Amino acid sequence: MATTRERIITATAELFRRQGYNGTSLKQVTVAAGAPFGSLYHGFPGGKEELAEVVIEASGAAYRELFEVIADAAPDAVTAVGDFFDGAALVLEETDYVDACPIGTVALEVASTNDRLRRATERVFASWLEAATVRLRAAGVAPGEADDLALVLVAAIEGGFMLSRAARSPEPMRAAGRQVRRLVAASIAAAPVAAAPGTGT
Amino acid sequence: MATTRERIITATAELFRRQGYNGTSLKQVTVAAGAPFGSLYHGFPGGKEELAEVVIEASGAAYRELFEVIADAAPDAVTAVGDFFDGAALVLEETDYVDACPIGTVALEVASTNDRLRRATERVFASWLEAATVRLRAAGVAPGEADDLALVLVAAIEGGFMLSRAARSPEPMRAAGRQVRRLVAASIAAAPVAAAPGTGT
DNA sequence: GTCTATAATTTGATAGAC
DNA sequence: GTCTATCAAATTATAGAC
Repeated sequence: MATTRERIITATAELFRRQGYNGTSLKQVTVAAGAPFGSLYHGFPGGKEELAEVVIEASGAAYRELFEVIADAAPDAVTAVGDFFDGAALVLEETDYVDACPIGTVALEVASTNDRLRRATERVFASWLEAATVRLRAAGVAPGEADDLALVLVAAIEGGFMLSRAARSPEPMRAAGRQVRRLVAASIAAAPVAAAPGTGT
Repeated sequence: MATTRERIITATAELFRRQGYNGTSLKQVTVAAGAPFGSLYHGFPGGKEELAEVVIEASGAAYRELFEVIADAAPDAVTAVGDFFDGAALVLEETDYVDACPIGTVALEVASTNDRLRRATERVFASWLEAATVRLRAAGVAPGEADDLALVLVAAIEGGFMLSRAARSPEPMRAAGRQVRRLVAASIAAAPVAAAPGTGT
């Protein structure tokens, strides 16, 4: 069994994903974590805001790790993109459309209401974008275009989560994946030196 | 001055856009609308949930109308797509990243917690998708591909709002627009009968 | 009918017993 | 140090005065 602090973080991440920041009460958190109420303020003296910041960072790092694992397992960048979207669509179906992006809902909730948490989500997105950009450049995409593609990749995933959860259908996520894959494939094909890793920098 | 009911709906839409469903209290709504507290329950006996459903529907219809206006004003579908994203990016900048999609935040908040409101967001997204699909088909995109493109278009806009608001930068929205425009242009170019409106049905 | 005052519950947060 | 009992404030919702 993990430490109390870790259980609280895990439980909060799960609740944020399902019902967001404002929709999650600290009582729910402690019940879900199997921890007494006081231990929350022992581990997180800053209360809900501090807990949320830690959860955003932890969830962001975990999701980035997942991205890296999928990218490593795929034979090429285009396949990796498809795998990522299809994997997200599958998980959505299997979890009754609950297991989506761990920070998307929170990001929108806090964007104009809590600058500390907004910055935490900004850092997470920047981290994901950087990971995607590195992979795309390694696949032969021109630097400037790799930035663009990474942005539309992450945006389409987040929007795919939104539409798929609202419609309770994996199709939006799958369709977004097909189209983004098409974009990446076109960019790699149009690159000066295609599929030549290491030529970037 | 509009009726009390209309002022309440407008004020709620504005607050939902900024801070979401759970982050908005009914007291805030009545203060913003300049209406006494009791008139809220007079106009919306179902309380917060009923009000939210009405606001989701109204905001969705207004946003769809905006889409139609932009599409009508543009010389062609590819330009319309670019205008829509660029317009959204510009409005974000001008409104300190507050004036984004009126239902995106709410859609994520209620997706797994309130089925009535989830269905309301589902209907709105379906309406937008239909509007986009009709335009894309009229521009010469093959029916099946038009559905895909409409999905990635809406998903990229929603994701663009999320990333741009989190980073307080118009670039994610602009980048998403560039790439979606590229997709639409490619699909129109690849269509059997390009730019022949009315060939559909 | 329009609106003020209040009820019942839940929230984030704390104090103090073990 | 760990946890229970409680606080003050805010929330949705309602009752009843004008």
